[in-house]
Amino acid sequence: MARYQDYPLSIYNSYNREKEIFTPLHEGHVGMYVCGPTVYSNVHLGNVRTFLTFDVLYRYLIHLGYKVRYVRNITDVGHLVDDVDEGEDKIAKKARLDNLEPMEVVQMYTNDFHNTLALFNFLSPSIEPTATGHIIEQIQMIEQILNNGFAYEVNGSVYFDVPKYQEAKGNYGQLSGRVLEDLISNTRELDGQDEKRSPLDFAIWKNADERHIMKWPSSWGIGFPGWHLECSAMSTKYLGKEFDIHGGGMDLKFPHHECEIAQSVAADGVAPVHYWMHSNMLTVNGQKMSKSLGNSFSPSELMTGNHHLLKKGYSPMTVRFFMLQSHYSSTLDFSNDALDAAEKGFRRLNNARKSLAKLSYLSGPMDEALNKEIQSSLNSAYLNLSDDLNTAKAIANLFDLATRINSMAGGKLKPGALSEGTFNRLKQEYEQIINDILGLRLEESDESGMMDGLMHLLIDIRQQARKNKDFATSDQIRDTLSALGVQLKDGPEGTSYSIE
RNA sequence: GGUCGGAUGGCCGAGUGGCUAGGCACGGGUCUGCAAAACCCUUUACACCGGUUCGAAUCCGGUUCCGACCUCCA
Repeated sequence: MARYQDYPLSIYNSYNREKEIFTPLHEGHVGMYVCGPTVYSNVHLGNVRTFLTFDVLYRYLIHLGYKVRYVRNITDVGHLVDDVDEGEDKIAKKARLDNLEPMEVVQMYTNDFHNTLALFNFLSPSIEPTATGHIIEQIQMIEQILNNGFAYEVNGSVYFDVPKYQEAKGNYGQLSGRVLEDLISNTRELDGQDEKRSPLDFAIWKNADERHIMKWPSSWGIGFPGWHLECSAMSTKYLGKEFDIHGGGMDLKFPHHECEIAQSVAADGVAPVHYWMHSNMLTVNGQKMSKSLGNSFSPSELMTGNHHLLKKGYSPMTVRFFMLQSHYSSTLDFSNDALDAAEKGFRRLNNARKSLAKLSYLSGPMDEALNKEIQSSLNSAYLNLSDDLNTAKAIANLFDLATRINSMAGGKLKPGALSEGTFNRLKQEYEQIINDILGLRLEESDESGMMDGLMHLLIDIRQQARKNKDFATSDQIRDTLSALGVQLKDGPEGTSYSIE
């Protein structure tokens, strides 16, 4: 029996605004699409948070026993800097400024994106399609939409006819909670919109002038596809007309995801996504982290602490842990105090985890209550993860277990107080939850080999000194190591060490 | 302006009607040659005003403040 039957997953579906039991289209299989980055600049920590949410979801789905196809695109068509016809495309602009080929820009920032995700221990998606690699699919989709009468061509551009779509299907605005009349009355007056029949219409193919670098031939002339279209085309290609989960940042809900739904319905007649998931924003002093506000950190600034808003640097795993301590649907505020607290908490969790790995079972007098408590904490961790991916609550369960593990490591509790089955389950699942599901790997640089030998030598010398009551020597060893970032811990079983 | 969401203790952050969230910090204790780590105990809450209810942080109404989206944005 697969784990997903023991711990059925529920997901808050943004489309209905309700938490629902997750039932995939095809038993045992999950198709999941997440909107990836536009590769015209370095990713920042806010971007990382969104991808983290879906990395953990992906890991958890796999752990539950699903076979998952995870598609996350790379947007490498530039799209416009603003919504004006004359607007330059973002990648072309960057290329011009840096005197590069557009594809050099794309490659550079795609590499940066991959490096960053690797740093934070993200799993690779099953398929990572690029928009430029799927121009044909996008053109085909535009043709379908045109054939079905939900788009019109003007001067080599094709626009999606929102009012007409609304009349026929009536669901535009459902996802984002917009009302068409409100949208119309609030539309800003922008230049170059005279081609559109309604200000709500959006381009699915855009005519390109000579200045445009990234452009392709089509039956409507030379141009490039609209931004919203690539996700519809690529999700359809790899996951089908209907698929299970679509994720992305909250800020993509409107217009991007709303338009995706409209395009798919207009082309194929069915709503594409069964469960919409939106990850909330990372904030700094209460404001969304974004490049334009100048309050974003790059991963390297974060690690070195080399940023005016940071007091010191933090490791990627510390940040990952920090983010997982909140729920993905809440905004999370980024501050030095919060990071400091997370760093210490994470160290505590890791210490417990390492202690547990070293413990072995010795039968002894059973403690039924404790045995039950451990089982129930492990069950809770899974139930919380299955409850709309509540990593915050699952981590609280892990800390409860950390207290018991530490008691065992300190000799206050004996492993024999647990049944052998419980002990083995704890040992296996504790590490699984932290490492496989939450993706929190140990970061110690070098705790083996020569380093370990040297440490044991020092510990032995210090032990000898302590025996001789030569505390000057023993303290010198401990304090010098401490200054180097190595912590000695005297316990009943002898001295151990950990590296900060 | 429109739409949506938020306001929890010193800090971060879960929690949707009654049952200790958790982490960090603070205080006390145990252990230790001293420390650190660990363990035990302990303190500080639900923006404001009304209402519903036997009972509300949680539901309803109002007020204030904050944010997101409405234009590219994870």
